[in-house]
Amino acid sequence: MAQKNYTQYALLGLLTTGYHTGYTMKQMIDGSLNHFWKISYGQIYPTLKLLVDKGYAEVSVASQQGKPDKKEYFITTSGEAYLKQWLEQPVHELPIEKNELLLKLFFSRQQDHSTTITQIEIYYEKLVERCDTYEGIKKMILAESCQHKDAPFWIITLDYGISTTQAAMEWCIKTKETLHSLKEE
Amino acid sequence: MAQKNYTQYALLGLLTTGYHTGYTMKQMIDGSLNHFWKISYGQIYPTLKLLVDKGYAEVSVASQQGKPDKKEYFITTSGEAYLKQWLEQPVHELPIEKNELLLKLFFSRQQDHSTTITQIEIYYEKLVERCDTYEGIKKMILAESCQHKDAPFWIITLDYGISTTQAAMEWCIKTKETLHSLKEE
DNA sequence: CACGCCATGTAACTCGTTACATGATTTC
DNA sequence: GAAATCATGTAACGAGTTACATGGCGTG
Repeated sequence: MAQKNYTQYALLGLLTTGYHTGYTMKQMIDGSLNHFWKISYGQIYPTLKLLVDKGYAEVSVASQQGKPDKKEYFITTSGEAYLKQWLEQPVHELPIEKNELLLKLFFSRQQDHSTTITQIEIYYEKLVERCDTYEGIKKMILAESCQHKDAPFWIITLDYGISTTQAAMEWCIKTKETLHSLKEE
Repeated sequence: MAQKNYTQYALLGLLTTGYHTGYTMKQMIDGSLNHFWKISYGQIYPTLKLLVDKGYAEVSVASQQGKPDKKEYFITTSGEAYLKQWLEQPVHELPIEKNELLLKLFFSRQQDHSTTITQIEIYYEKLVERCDTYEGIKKMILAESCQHKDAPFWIITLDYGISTTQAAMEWCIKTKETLHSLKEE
């Protein structure tokens, strides 16, 4: 009953949004899905083969001028049904994010508060960076791809990233204060 | 150079906070670390063995009345150094949470907005549940374990979970509105 | 006597990453 | 001719889950 092999769905989904080769799919993921999904070539190519085996996709080799040959994949009717059925299924479980900072924090009584505070500051900087990246992508989509039929949904997923990242940033600030006051005791 | 095998650090850390058997560690993780770290017996027992092999921990078998024998693990000086060195290292990378809802949303142009809205509502309910759980644990710690020397750090990690979960909840509400207005167009 | 809790452990499996291999073309 | 980009792929490894196996004790 448990739904697994999300990679299949991710790739089928990308086929419906206009990305037809393993290479362009990887680029798309790195550029836009990266905040909630990532994937390596080591997964992409074998999974594409699997999709063809299962009849969810079809391949054709396309030669290009000035570039190496590429394999273009297209979703089949059966693949569309498979994707749709997954899309309609509610998410059963919230993701549990393995968070190295929180794991360290959990055991931080062991060490100087100043070290812990530095850890949080470094984490904060990374959050700022991430937030900037998301906002950059969002602006890019609004400027360049706003007419793309998938664009509103892309924006929505980016907003999720921005909101939760900002919440984490605020937590950093609050926590630094808490640690300072713990120090004084 | 890359830091891996966090399980080792998690278990060493738990040894310093007073959990000395595989079984109690698992219980602790399920009860309190669960929002940012989880682990299975299939990881715990082999890793405990590994820690002993590396000299980071020592074991002794303790017999109990009315309960089966248990193996009690204790951190060694070398283990403490190993843990400390990890605690001091800054986190290099933010976690990337694989989020099934966002993946579905990304491809949701394919389907009725009403189906998508239902998805978000279900997700929202799960967020509420999660938030309640965190707040419950927090209250419990404040009431029962406030004198425990690790308690302030436990609270901090819980606050992270509460903050980011609430941000996600607000996003759900906003996104539902966005989807309603998309429908009208 | 069945169920639940305490307690430890392993084997098979799945998922995903990393490193490697190959090779064409274009641009500097 | 070196580097960057386009393009596809595999093998080895690592992390983690699941299912299974075992067995004692206490409670209803």
